[in-house]
Amino acid sequence: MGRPREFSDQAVLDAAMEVFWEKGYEAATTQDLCARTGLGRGSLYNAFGSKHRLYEEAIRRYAATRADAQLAMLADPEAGPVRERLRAMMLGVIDADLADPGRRGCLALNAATEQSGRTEDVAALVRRQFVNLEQAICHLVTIGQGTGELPAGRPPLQVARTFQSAYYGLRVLAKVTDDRNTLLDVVDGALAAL
Amino acid sequence: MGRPREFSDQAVLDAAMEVFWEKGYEAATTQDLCARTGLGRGSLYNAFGSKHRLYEEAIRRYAATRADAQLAMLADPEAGPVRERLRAMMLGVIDADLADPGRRGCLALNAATEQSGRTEDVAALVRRQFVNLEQAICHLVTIGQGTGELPAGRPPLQVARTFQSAYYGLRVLAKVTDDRNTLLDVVDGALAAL
DNA sequence: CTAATAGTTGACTGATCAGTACAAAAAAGG
DNA sequence: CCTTTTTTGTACTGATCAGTCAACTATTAG
Repeated sequence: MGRPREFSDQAVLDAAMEVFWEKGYEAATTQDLCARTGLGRGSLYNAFGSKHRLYEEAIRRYAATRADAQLAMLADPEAGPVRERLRAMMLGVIDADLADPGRRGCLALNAATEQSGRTEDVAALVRRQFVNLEQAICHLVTIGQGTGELPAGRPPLQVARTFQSAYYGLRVLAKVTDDRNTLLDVVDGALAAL
Repeated sequence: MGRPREFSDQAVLDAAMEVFWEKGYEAATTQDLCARTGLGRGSLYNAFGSKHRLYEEAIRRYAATRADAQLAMLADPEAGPVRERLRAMMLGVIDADLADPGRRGCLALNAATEQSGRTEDVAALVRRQFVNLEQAICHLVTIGQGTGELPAGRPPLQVARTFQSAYYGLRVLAKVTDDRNTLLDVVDGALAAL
């Protein structure tokens, strides 16, 4: 009982996620968060406790929306042969990253690399997302090797981890370059290495 | 003429570089920079103009010291066959990153991914370092293909860009994981893809 | 020597920071 | 209606932020 909340937690987290995504943890101010979420300071702090706790929740929200959608695409057989699914993942982020003038990239990757705000809790949240993607790619590699679409013999987990690294490296490169050909070379090279 | 400076620009930039490396741009305060460099606020601002200009100079200093030393190792034939040089680069950063409790990683990569402070000037400085490494790797791949150490036929620049991406991805993973085996898989996979 | 130039120092600025205090408001139970 | 509980809005906190300023110091030119 008591007075009911006037906001949806999900909607507020979506808004907070956008702020942290655009500015990073340290540069995002509580003022930004209040303005974007539409909540007053009292409500924000009553609901989430601190800027850092809200950051953690925003990262969780990112995992539950953006990251999980990516995993779903990878797992969807209708998205084509495994090689095409992996290619689509990379081509998709090239389009998304180059189209964004703010070059926000991937929130999980940003949270991993930003020195400020990377507590062990945040690192664990990011690590979980990284492992999820690794496992999804590993599953695809295993399938591909089983159907003969991919050459067998190499350890699927090693192949997956290498592909995943190239994927994150691609997103790092996309932070500072506009040259699509550079990024497409990474796609072609990573696919050739499967 | 006039009163001579009491400090060495290089030593001050080395100190400032450490601060930005440990904390990132936004979280580094002018107080931190004064304390670490030993300069008063007046001297710092007289010499470098602003926190952001000092950041740019620190990134340049990073390129001139750390990054260039890495390029020199890659270019040194005494460091072994090209495959061993590329392996040494990756194994070296695994050791360095895992040994650092603050997980500073690579300053250029941090500057690329941090949303705050990434002006076009900073992006250009980082991009230059990225291209330098790309070219160094590409040169090695070309040599390796020429001597028969590496299989020929694939475009050296594409191979280099893919390896470089895996390298940056490796450093991203090292920000949040302690598991050396995960990182070693990336090394083995990236070398197998050459 | 004096004048001119440049570097140093530390106090100071107004703005902004994350977080708190508290009273008004909105609901449910009785 | 009245008490209890929770949320809300806002004013407020002390701290800290990047950057400035003027007085002072060290040096060279003449």
